[in-house]
Amino acid sequence: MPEHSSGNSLLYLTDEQLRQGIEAMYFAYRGFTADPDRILGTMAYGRAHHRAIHFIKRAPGTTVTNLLAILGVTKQSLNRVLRALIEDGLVESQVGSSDRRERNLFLTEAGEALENRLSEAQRTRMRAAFRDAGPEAVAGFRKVLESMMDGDMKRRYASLRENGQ
Amino acid sequence: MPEHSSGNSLLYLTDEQLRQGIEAMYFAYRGFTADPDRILGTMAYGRAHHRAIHFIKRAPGTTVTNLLAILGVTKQSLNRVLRALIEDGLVESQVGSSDRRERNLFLTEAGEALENRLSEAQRTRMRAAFRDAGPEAVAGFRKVLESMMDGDMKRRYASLRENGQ
DNA sequence: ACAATACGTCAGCTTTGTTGACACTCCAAG
DNA sequence: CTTGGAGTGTCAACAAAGCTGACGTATTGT
Repeated sequence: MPEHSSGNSLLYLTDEQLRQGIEAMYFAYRGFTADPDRILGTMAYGRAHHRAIHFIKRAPGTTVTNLLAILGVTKQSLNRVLRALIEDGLVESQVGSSDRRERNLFLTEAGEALENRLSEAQRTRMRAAFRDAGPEAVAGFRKVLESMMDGDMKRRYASLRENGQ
Repeated sequence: MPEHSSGNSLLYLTDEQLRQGIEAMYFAYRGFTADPDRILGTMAYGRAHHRAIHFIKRAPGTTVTNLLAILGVTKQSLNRVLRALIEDGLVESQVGSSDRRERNLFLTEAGEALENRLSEAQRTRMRAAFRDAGPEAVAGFRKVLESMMDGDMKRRYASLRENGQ
């Protein structure tokens, strides 16, 4: 690789530029989680509950094993969160119809309500950022984020996109 | 939902698009932290140590209070991390010259070595993602991330950029 | 009948965050 | 020169959310 075959086209790959990208990612992620965290802080829930609720809303009827794979945590860790949500009546766990070993997870009305509050806060920030930056910037944003995922997660994300579309 | 007044120009602001942005952010952040986490997992350190090391490298001689403001954690939490790093000889804490209440923090040689290992792993992934996506996408990525930060963090990020450049 | 799968749970450990209380050093203002 | 307050460090106690390992139960498929 010749040092600067086309000058400008490689300038953005200097270590300084990469470091700025790293720090931008760090600070932006904190902004990204700030609003839901504030809401959750007023109740007995945390980020883990938010994630569970999000993906149950996303794929109603999903099984525990599937959720485990998406979230990438242990059964015990997820179970603690899920148990609280079920006890509090935000999530319903139904015995699977075809395979009765499985549990299909759904949000109750109360669960949907909380999900809405949380995701609306997050969407509002995302919407503002997207509007601010414009469509082309958004396309670039998505492109870089997808490249930055691990292989596994890229697959999970892709399968979610198919379902959602 | 037939709300597409001007079609394409607003398409990226539908709830579905926003949700995809949210999920992309979630999965990408996990990729972003995966490599350093793997390295740190082999020692007695975690993400908190990485963050401290990163910002000390970034602004050598920084004070504890300044680090506190950047990281947004409590004194006690940071102190626990810092104490471990100092005891292990990765960070040096020098009494301030002008104000002797302050402690100026520096990386030792061993600290620099670890910082390099960690940030090189992170830069490698970021570099690949940037190269994959291209310069325009990178510009968009940065633009959206900056818009997504909280006011406070945007200021911290901006001041870091000034110093770094 | 038996092995494998899906799920739940108990016990115990780690990291990283939190509050609250307290002490020390030092600078600056009265 | 004393005193108030800022910067720092430390103790204790606790919580959230991750982890491993082990075990039990129900169900399914071979």
